[in-house]
Amino acid sequence: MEKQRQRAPSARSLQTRARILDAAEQLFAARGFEGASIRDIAKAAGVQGGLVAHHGGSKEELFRLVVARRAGALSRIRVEALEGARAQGPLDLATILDCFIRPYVTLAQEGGPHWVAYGRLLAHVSADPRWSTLAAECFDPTAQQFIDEIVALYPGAVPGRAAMGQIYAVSAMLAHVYSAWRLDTLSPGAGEADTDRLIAFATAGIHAVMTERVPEK
Amino acid sequence: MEKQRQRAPSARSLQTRARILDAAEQLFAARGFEGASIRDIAKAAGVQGGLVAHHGGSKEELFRLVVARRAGALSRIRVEALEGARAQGPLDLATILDCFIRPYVTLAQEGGPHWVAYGRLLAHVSADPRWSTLAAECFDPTAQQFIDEIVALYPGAVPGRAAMGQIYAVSAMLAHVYSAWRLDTLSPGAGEADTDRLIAFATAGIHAVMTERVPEK
DNA sequence: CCTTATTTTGAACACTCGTTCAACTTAAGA
DNA sequence: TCTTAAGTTGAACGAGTGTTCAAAATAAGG
Repeated sequence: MEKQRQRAPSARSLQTRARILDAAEQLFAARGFEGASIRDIAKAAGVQGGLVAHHGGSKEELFRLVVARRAGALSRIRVEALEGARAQGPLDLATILDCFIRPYVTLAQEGGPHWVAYGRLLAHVSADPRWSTLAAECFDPTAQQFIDEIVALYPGAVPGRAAMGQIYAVSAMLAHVYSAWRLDTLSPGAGEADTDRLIAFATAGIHAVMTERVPEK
Repeated sequence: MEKQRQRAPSARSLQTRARILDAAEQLFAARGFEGASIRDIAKAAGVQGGLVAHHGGSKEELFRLVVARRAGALSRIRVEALEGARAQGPLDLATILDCFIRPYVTLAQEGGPHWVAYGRLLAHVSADPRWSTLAAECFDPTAQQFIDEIVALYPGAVPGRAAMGQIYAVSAMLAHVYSAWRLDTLSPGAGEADTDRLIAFATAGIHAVMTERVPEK
């Protein structure tokens, strides 16, 4: 039995709440779940410690809130891109993956530092089995939709391989966004990694996975 | 000025040290750096808390020790595989990537739970910028060797792209090992992800990245 | 067998952690 | 305008943190 709200939240309250979630996102991304303390988050948001609990609940609820906040927006953009592409003609693999990958990478490059931090946060989520159900709730429905599109392109193939390819592609996409520093180390002077090449990588890789013959017994 | 050892360590001491590193590896992998406490590690290793400091130094030194421990062995196997393949004839891309990817995946599947935990640990390392120098020290020399081999296969291509492809392939490899649970969710009933398909994915992806033409301005 | 470097214990240190809560301030709704 | 729900403060709580260290147990080297 949840307690009902009797009044609308004030503008200031919403602003404070957003500041807290932003600070939590940044610190969770940089230091992981246990590495970021409630006090550090509160200080970064410019509020008192108790307020974080008031707006975010327990630390774990706060983390889930932060992850879920941008997941909805991201899914929406991806699905809209897919529907827009479908309206322009039959979908091929490169187009499907473009609709999945480009929206996030573009946000990370041009939508401000929030979205880069969000990518690092998702890397923490992926690395920790503790967040498996959270990741599934936030991303599996949309991922499944794209997987179904891929499966439809390869009628004879084993369907499970599309899911494999999807997982590989997502991990490559996250690496693309948050490990620019690694590129500098491994290949000094190389320009910024660019989105087209990432999509080309994922497209060719998934195509190979979908069409590879099962080796004779 | 390091203090010199004056006596060989006893067999029991070496065994204890190994137990501590194993326990640390398992707990760091499962809960991340700050999520795993020294006391939990000590308890899992069956020793007193102070001993962990004695064998592992500070918590951060212990973490670096755990990561570095298997990195050397892994690099050695990979380089040996590469040299063995080179002895049998000219290298193609699939063979190079096979030498890089298969050794670890095989260890994870057949070398006991240590190596799966190690993969999860590496996922934490990759997700956290704090460990960037550690990752570079442990893995960049070998990675560079493989990148050079790939570059040699594509004389006309931009060299930096091989580093990009390498990063994508490594992230896909780690995802392959530690996110079996995701596969079950996205594609129920699918068999275990298998190594050949992962290598096919990486090979096709990197080939695409190396050969893609730069789009006209 | 001794000597003594090394390993191991167990407890303590100073500190930070997440959470809770009474009191105070702000502003929504009638 | 006035009532009172919602927002915010600041401090406190107990539990757990990494680290340190004197003392005891162990075993390597002479």
